[in-house]
Amino acid sequence: MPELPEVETVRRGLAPAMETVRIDRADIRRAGLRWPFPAGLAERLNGARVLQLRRRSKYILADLDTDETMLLHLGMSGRMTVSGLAAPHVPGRFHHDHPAIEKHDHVILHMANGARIAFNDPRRFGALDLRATAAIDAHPLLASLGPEPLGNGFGAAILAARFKGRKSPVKALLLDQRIVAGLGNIYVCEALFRAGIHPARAAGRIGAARLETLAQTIRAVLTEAIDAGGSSLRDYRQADGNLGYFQHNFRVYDRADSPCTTPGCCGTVRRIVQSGRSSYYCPACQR
DNA sequence: CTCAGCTCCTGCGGGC
DNA sequence: TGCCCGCAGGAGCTGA
Repeated sequence: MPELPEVETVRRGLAPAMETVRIDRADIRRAGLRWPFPAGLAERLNGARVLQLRRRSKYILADLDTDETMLLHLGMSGRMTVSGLAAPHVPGRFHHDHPAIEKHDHVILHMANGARIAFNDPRRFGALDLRATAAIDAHPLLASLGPEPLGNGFGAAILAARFKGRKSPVKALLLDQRIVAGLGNIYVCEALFRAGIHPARAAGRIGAARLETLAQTIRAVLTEAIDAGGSSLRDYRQADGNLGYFQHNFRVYDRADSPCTTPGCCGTVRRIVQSGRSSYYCPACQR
């Protein structure tokens, strides 16, 4: 489930269960995911209070009162599920009836408020690390990330500067987290469709006006997706157990051979492979 | 520096 | 039914 809107949705779902709450016990059920977990992980989490949950790109950052920050990445298949937290209309009551531990639940946080947070990741491309909060921005996974697409540092000027002279397909550069942080395959396809830009177009050969449009469509599609609770493929649930519904608003992603939805367009959505990943676009709308 | 290809891993759906 | 293949929302690493 993991592009920026899904990660932001997960962060929001975790916040009520985790922010200001102490971690009673961290149950570390394997030695690592994509990389080995840091030394002494359980001991460093046990008893720590979560101050706040932040998001940077596709990473969730949990600042702890131990002056360390826990960094989480969901990879391709990671999920965070919360159980045992009271419904909002039942203040102060926690029912503690947690579901059974599932296959691929690799890390489980037992919170002092009765909530249980399970990090489930079948493919194990996800990551979990711990680093001093004061130095978290220098973490190797964060240090070279580009600007947040929904932040003030992003716009057509950034795209122009970073695309200048580049012959790579614009699709590939938008997936490069050093150019813009947080986009993935779905939202790049959707933003390019809305901007009318062909995914194979050389990034350096897109005019200023079209880059302005692209910056706007990137912001728009991400904002709409966050408002929809992200996209739920293959029934993946968000942290609060609900399904996102932005997948119903896909215009091209996973719609190969379907008619283009642009009014008056007779085109058919095509699928091509670029740097090993599927791109979906309308040949009539996107140039 | 840039770029394409490979890699990690499990699960699912389609075709035979 | 079972098996095999391709594909999946990511991204670091390698070598040209």
